[in-house]
Amino acid sequence: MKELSKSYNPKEHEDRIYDMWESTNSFSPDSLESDKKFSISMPPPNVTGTLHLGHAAMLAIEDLMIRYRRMQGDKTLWVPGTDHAAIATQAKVEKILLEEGTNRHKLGREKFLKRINDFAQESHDTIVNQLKKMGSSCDWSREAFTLDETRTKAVRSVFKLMYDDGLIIRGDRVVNWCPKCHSTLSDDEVEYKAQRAPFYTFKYDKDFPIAVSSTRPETKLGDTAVAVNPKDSRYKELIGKEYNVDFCGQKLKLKIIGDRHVDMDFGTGALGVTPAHSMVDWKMAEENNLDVVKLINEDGNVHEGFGEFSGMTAKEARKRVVEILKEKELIEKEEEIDNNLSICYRCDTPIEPLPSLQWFIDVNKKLDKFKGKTIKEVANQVVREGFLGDKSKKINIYPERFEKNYFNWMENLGDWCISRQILYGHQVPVWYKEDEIYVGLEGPKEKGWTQDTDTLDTWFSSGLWTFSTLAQKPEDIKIENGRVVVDTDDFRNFHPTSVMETGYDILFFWVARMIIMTTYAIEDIPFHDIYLHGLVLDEKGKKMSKSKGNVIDPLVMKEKYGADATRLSLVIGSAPGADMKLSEEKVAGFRNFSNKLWNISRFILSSYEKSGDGTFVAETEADKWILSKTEKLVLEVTEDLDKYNFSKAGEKLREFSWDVLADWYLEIAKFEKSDNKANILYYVLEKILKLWHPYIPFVTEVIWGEMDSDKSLINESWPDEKSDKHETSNQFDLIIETVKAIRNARSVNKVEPAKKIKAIIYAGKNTELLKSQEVLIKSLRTGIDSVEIKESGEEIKNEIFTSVGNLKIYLIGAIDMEKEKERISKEIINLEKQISIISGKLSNKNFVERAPEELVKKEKERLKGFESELKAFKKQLEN
RNA sequence: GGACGCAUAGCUCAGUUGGCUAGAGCACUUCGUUUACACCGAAGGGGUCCAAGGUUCGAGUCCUUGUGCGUCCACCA
Repeated sequence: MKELSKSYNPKEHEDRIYDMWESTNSFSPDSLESDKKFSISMPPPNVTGTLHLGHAAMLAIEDLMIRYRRMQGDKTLWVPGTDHAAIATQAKVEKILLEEGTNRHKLGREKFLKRINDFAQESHDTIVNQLKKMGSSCDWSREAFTLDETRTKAVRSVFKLMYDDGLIIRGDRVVNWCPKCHSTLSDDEVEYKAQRAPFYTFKYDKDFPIAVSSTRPETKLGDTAVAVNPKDSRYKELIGKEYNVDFCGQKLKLKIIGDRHVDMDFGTGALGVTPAHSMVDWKMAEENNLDVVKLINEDGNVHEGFGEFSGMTAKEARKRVVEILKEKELIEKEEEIDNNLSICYRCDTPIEPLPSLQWFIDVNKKLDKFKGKTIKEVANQVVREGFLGDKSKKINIYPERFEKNYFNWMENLGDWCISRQILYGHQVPVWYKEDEIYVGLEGPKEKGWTQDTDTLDTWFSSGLWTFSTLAQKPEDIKIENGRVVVDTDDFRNFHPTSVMETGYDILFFWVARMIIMTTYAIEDIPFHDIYLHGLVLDEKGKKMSKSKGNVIDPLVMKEKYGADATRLSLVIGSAPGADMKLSEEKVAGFRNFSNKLWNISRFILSSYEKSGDGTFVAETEADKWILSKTEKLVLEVTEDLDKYNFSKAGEKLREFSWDVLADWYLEIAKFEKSDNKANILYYVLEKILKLWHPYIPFVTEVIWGEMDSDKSLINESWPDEKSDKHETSNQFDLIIETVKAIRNARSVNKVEPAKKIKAIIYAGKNTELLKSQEVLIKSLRTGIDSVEIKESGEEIKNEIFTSVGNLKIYLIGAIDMEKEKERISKEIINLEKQISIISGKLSNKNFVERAPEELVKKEKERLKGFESELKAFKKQLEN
């Protein structure tokens, strides 16, 4: 017999339990031997901040999968790690410096980098500690960082391989430039903000034949052409002509060109071409050999050489240009239009497209090693049918609908700009000496070589995550026969990883890039399945943000309600890929459940003792019933978990634990106490603790520790429904129906508690069954004092009457005639409604002929049942 | 402009290939402290399944159209 506290207090146990798991190496796959392997690479949290609900959801789901597979006996590995998050981390440190009244230039390169590294280290320690708080059973001995030595080796190896294959190229192109971050951004890092903007239609000068329209007239200072649609009759004849114009005091040379992409109906149908500051215009300039005039510099200001405009910000220049145009009366129209402002996804600063010498990954280069396919095509095919058509190497996305998004993105993918002008990150592994260039894993030994000062887009290194994390040291990563090889047992055991579980918001940023980079570098898929979870929103469905003040901190939830409740609230009640709304009440609800489970266990452990070797037989109907329910539960939960139906399985577990076990079987057990019963209770408890463990590892492990077990629950094996067969039966369902009917009738009649009530049940062919359960029927909070069960008898007038199928139940001793009449009338109305529906169905020839036979039979039986009930109720009402 | 998703009880959502009286949690009403649990127990109320058509013996479920909301991608200068 055990003494347990009245309610479960997570704080008393969680840290202790986690330490126990860790100190017993329970997270390591090394001692597990199995042909079945299971592995997940944890999406590495950024070392910029603290754990948020998105992380918590990720951890809850991944830990659930990992613990489930581990208990299934698979050799299971979950590799944890963190991401250096280049721009984000540097920006954060710069902000801190600003608050301290200094900046990176004052500090100098070395000191600045040290500051970032120190910050990253501190941030890392915080977040790792928080990952542990949520109960994550990942193998910390294999922890990785996107910027550590081993991952650096992977990055440089892949870079070199790509460079040698001609996939990485250096080019002067128009890129997305953030004047605040002072760096390039990839196309995916550009966000759009809808706005209303003034839209000016004007002529460059009064002699120029065509008016153009723009929301950014200041950029027209950099125009070298005007493009019109070659089919446009208004301008057709002007194509090919050149003009010298005086635009706001600046001399421009403009050529009229024809381009079929120009929309004749938009604005004036003519477009001022600004090659240096627009992607589209850049392409037109290339095709038409136009001059490129650089107008805006990297600070977002106008370059020297533009007279009064030089040094102005773009905004100032715009204002001035409009002023001048107005003075000269060149503006034909000024209107407000809807348009999209490009902004930096990190700092919301408007993007300035400008030409710059950068490194790119050419996604459209046909590769010999892929039989002429491009890396983009390979990445596409791997989700459609498998790696180079190999069906065993196909990646499945759950939920499936995201596959369409993936294909759409992949097909529209342009070259990926990978160089960034920030200090924190993987420095581009390219060295220069005068005109020479060297690309390699290490720089040349001789003097005079200097390394490229740019760093790589953070997604370059995280794109290698699944395989780079399976290397333990830099030497494990090699280039052999034109591919990257990871020479470790971990790689051989665990790659491709089983599942990539992450939020759908980084499907493109990260998941798609992992597929591209991995299929290219190691010529295999990074993972078999992709499971995408949704975003965690506040209870109103809005994104959580500090400025809105609607942030729910998972660690605060953990403190208040426990890690288990927090995890459950993120797993149950949300569909894969769907956003989930979370409120504190929901977490509190699951705290209530963990306490319920605690008390279920407390009752069993303190009132019953396991006897002998724990074997038992199904003695009573209730025993057979609970064993049947348990067997079904194990089967269904296992099946659901295999299909990633975490929410559904969790709901089934909750229903079983609370509604079946606690509300019925435990109540029954109070009246049927025996050694055999005790053993059944222990048996069922063990099953549900195991089934619950992946969801709520702490409370289940604590309870498990109170049972006589030689292993901790984390190391136990998953219930195997096939190995233990017991006699099962669902006959007890009828008893439950009966008890409920009695309770209902009694409750509605509000019988005074003092009155003695006798129940008389005419049970027909169920007489024997009912008789065997007489004691229970009386005891299970039915409020009756005695019960008499007969096969049949006369109806009893002026007493409470109810029925269950063919069972007729009379409660003798007290009746409120008004209430009873009301209740019976209601029953009759309901029954009549049902009968008319079913008889309508059955009189329909088509239904009888075409519907499955079973269904028709079932409906006939139902009709018979309802009719006999109706008859009984009607008679009772007459009396 | 292209695509996707959602619309079911007051709220948050389940509802698998069409087939029991459309379910759960929270909230609500009434009753109840019977030695696991008030973070509890019992009983109950509450839904024209967004609208209109269509397919079918049968539609919350499939098809078409529409409305409202949300998301992603592209982007017009």
